[in-house]
Amino acid sequence: MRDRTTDTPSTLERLDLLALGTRLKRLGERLQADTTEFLRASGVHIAAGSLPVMVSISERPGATVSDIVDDLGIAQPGVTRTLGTLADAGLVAFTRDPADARRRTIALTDAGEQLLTRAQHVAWQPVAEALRRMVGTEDRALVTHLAHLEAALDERSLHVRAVEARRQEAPR
Amino acid sequence: MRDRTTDTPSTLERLDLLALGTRLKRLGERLQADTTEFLRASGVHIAAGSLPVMVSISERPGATVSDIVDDLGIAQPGVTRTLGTLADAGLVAFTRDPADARRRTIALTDAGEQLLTRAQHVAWQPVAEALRRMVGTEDRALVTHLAHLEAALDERSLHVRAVEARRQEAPR
DNA sequence: GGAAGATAGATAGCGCGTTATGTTTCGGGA
DNA sequence: TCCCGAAACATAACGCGCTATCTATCTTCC
Repeated sequence: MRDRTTDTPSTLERLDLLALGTRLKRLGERLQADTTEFLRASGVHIAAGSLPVMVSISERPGATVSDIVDDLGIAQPGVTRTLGTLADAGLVAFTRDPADARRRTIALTDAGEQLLTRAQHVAWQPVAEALRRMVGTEDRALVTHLAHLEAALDERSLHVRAVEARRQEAPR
Repeated sequence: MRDRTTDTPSTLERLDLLALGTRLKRLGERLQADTTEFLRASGVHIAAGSLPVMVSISERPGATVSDIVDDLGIAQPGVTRTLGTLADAGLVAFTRDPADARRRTIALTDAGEQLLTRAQHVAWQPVAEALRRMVGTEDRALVTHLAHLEAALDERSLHVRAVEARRQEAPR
């Protein structure tokens, strides 16, 4: 699509680590969009971003919204929204927890089960294999790096770390 | 913030490469948000995502929207929107190109120059250093990996690669 | 038992990436 | 010269991450 092979270094490349956030976001965006496209071309009509939610539900019968949030580590409003669109599509259903009216327990509908199964049969393996060929050549180093970064940020945010770095470099 | 250290493997971890898109997006999101927060705490009021655009403009006097798009590799409507908010904030200004009324040439205002300079003085170095400590220990492998991935996707999309992978694995 | 605080979830709205499509203007060929 | 396709940009709308805040319900404790 884009041909950057002959370019002089772009601003993003020159900014290097400072542009890391944007680059990661864009890369993630592309992967999700491509996966969604592949799914659709394979007759599975669901956004790639909804799949983790579906999987999480399917493995936690009787899960609540909070359970999914804890599992996926995604902010609650995001999960609520995804569940809403899945419910609109008839793929999941809620029931009020009789023991606690604040909670909603979530389950895949039959249609949801079927779609998830089809997605797994049709798309899981090829997409994972394609990614493995691009990424995995170097022995899973990328995923390991990401996990390190995530863990480091969980421990102390970049904001805090930057403050520390500044304090050390200019202790006037 | 989140404490996932004691968790059993989350769905995202188990999905592994299939969840790569989401994970990258989330990581990028966090980095951008943290950087914005650090900037604000340092008295520089601008979203981290706007900085690449500002830098690109400052290095290309007389640039048009398309020039920025080509430089950053971001979709044109995104650039247009960012320029709009920067213009609202009085940081950039447009002038119609007299030679071609379709084009708008873009320049930083004095306020924009000042803000960019302050951002560079105040924030660049600490943020880069903090990231380097988290990421760079392993010899820039992460950034190299990302560049590889980006180049590979530029060449053939994940969608196409997944189709290929499927064809090979099930050549019935 | 009733007020106060905690918890589950919903809602509102932003950030920044995307595609699809609409306008205006330019340039090149019949 | 005029028209038609291409180019530059704008607009609309979606995706999916986020924070902040609201409402309803439950729990706790006096």
